[in-house]
Amino acid sequence: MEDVAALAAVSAMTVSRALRDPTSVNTETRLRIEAAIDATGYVPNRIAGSLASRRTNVVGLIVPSLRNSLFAETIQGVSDALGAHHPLMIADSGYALAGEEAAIRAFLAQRICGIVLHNTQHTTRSRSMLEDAGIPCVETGNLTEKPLDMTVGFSNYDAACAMTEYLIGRGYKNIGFVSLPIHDNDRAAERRAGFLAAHQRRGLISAPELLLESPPGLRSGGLALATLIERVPAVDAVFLSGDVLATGALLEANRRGLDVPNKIAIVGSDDNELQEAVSPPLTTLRFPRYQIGHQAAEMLMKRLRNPSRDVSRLDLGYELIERASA
Amino acid sequence: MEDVAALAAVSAMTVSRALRDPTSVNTETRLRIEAAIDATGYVPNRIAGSLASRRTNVVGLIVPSLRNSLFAETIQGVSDALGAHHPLMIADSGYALAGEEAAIRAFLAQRICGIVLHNTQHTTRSRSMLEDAGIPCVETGNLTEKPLDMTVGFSNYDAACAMTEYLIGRGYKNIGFVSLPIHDNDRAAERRAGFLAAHQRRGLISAPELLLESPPGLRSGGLALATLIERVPAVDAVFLSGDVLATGALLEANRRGLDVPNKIAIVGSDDNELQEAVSPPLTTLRFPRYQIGHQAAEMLMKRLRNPSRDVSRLDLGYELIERASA
DNA sequence: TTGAAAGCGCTACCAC
DNA sequence: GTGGTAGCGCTTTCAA
Repeated sequence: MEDVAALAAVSAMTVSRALRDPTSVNTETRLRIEAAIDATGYVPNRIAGSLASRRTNVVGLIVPSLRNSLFAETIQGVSDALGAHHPLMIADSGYALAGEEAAIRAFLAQRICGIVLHNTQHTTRSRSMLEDAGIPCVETGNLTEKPLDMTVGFSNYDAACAMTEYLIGRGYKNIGFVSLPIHDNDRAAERRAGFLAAHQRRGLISAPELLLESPPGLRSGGLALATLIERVPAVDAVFLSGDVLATGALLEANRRGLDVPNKIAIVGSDDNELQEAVSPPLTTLRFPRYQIGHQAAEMLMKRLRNPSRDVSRLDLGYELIERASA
Repeated sequence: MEDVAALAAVSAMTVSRALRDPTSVNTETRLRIEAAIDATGYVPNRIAGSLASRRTNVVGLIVPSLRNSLFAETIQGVSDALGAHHPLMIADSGYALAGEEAAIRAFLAQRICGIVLHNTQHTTRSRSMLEDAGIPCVETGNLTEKPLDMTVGFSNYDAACAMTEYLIGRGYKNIGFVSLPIHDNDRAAERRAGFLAAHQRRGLISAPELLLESPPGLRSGGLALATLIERVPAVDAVFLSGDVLATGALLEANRRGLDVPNKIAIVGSDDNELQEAVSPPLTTLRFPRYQIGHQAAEMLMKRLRNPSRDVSRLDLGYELIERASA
């Protein structure tokens, strides 16, 4: 920076100012400085800047997994909203609360200016670190009643409940429910709770044998369907909530020559092109993943600009997409 | 840190040392310091540390898109290899060289210690900034002959050439080729070059009407197939290289009642569970996306530990997965 | 509109 | 094995 200043015949102070707020500097001076920056190939040192100003522009994001295309949507939303001015640090928790805590610790050491979490369940230590840090925080995975700070998303409970009531309404009696492993996964837990609540609300009882946890994946979905049919031959509908499980189940049903939805109904969640393209197209839930990421980042930046505490809970809802599989 | 030092009755210097290398400090001292850290809830300031030591542990990663599940594999590989000690900063270039340059500039301002790029094509400015920065750099998208620094991956050219020769070998005469837009995308360009080279090698000529660029997506793949059939009714095979294009084309063929592979062969790239699950299962190319990310990060860290210049080009190859669609 | 001085919270370096 | 001193490259604050 001294080099640039010398070349532009101003002080380092003026260069610093010109970089942060070009309007605060005389136009001619600014032009000279810009020329000098170009000539020297100067790249500002944000580390030094951050230390001096005691804040960074870096935003932290923690997702359960990086290879999951669901989270990829949210990540893209966050990244797009942040733009070039806010670098994005990403870590995955590996679907574990301890992993999340480790990532939070690492991020806080980097003095991130805000954080987006996909969990609404955290270790005690995670909570206290986040509170002590005093940075804005947006939780996105599940719309929680008492967020750490802000939250944006949809209610997994409501969504699962709605889909289950839909199935019950269409006359299905023995509905299977498949979710990802519930351990350390509040979203999966909420969905199962919603599934059970819908039964209760309609005065039905869901047999425990109809509840299944499954790893993610197309093949796993097929396997889950097979397991349920074997356990409960009378099963007449299956709600697979998570990843591509439902698509896997549908392909397996096709393979077995089972008539969907007449012999067995199959419904899913997290709509995508594929669920629409298969035959029959899947009835499913659609979640605004990209928008959630986008809004989360916007809320963060808004809070950064104006440290008030107004908008702190944003429900982006869900859609039940009715197609031909139920 | 002063607080911790006071509580542990040592100097700040010793706390700093204990944090960076616990073995360099007396065991009892270390225990006292750890207790003090616990008691105060101290979170080290890596910004200050980085400024003082003039280096960070932060690794930068730039991919064309964050929502693409292909890159998600690579990202996960990088993240896993880096572990908790190396925070990961991610940006997407939006499939544009200018986007990559902007991300590089932002990363260098953050003084990242190394960078992983998915491109092997860069703006002049990107190249010079990277050179001036003097940080290790791994290019991963396409195995290039003259990398900026290090490279790991596979040859898109060879892979596409192999698949095309496979098709030619099976007697197909009018082979269509669909890729993602080639502008600013060296991988797509290389694949097309490989496709053409295979024809040349076999003494065949590929009609220009059989070359198509398409946006990504299942639907786009179907559309691409339709376009090719309309343009060249005699087309007897289509090689769709990119994303889920091939799957989309296969589903479209099924919809139209076209016998695959007898009426028309369809082959793809970037194998995944779905390509295996559809009917007929797709003959395709498999790329070690996760391994590429993992190795890239490992190469980076190895170089960081030992600034030599030995391993700089790693070919992880590709596989041609022969299934029933050709 | 511009500049000088002080200092952000650490680590490098050297002394003990 | 431990501590003191200087300074990393900026921004803050205040003065001109």
